[in-house]
Amino acid sequence: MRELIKVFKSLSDETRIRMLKLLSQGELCVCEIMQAMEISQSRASRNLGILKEAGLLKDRRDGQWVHYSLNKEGTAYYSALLELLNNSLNSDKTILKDKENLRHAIKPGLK
Amino acid sequence: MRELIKVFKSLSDETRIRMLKLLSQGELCVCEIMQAMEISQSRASRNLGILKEAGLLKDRRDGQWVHYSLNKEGTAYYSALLELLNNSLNSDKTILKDKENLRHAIKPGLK
DNA sequence: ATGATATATGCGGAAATGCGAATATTCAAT
DNA sequence: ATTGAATATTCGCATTTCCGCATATATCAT
Repeated sequence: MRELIKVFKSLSDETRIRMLKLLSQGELCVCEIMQAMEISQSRASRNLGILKEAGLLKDRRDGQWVHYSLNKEGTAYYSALLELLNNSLNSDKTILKDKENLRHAIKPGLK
Repeated sequence: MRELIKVFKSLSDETRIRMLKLLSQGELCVCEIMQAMEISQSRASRNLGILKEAGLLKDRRDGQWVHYSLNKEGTAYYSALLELLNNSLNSDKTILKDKENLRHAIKPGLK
């Protein structure tokens, strides 16, 4: 029960829903997310951590960067929830703006 | 987005998850729920109201009683969430106790 | 009208949540 | 070792959430 509630709590916040919608496109690093969403670095990092802790995201360190992506191997209900999100908010103004912003986000220099 | 978040918020609480699991059996009045869950009347009423406000429950007044039941005609994701819940927590100790308690709950006198 | 039962709501306090600002950590490059 | 960039964490504060208690509302029976 604890686990399930933690997942729902993690989904109960606009910042984190926007993050999941951005990440449905694919893996992103923290700096891309904060640019796309126009939020502070600490806010981005903190909320990504909450989603990871809930099991919805996984991270991958690559040098100085940490890339987050949807965790598709979570237990049963994770995939149901991610699919539900996939079918939601696709014409939401904020979500669309975030995605548009992402296209202009400056990616850190190539390795 | 507001709506979706309200739904997730309503699911982010143990009291309310237990209520939904009880109501998966069928319609119940407030007094049965508070007995089964061994919680106060105000706590029962308030949390049922939150679930109703989120669109997950509907209510039906029958004399002095108000019967709550799952709202199966909610928009798209409601049914997905209710089904997800149906497949979860079925061996949770608290949930089982609630259901067992319900069998001994005193139902209000017949009309 | 009065009383009894079922439910809803207002209020105050304790705990949890979310944020920005500042600081700490981690890694790469020199 | 030192610097700089990306990310994480700590702290203090404002807001929200949840509860119990008390009170209000609604309905039924007399």
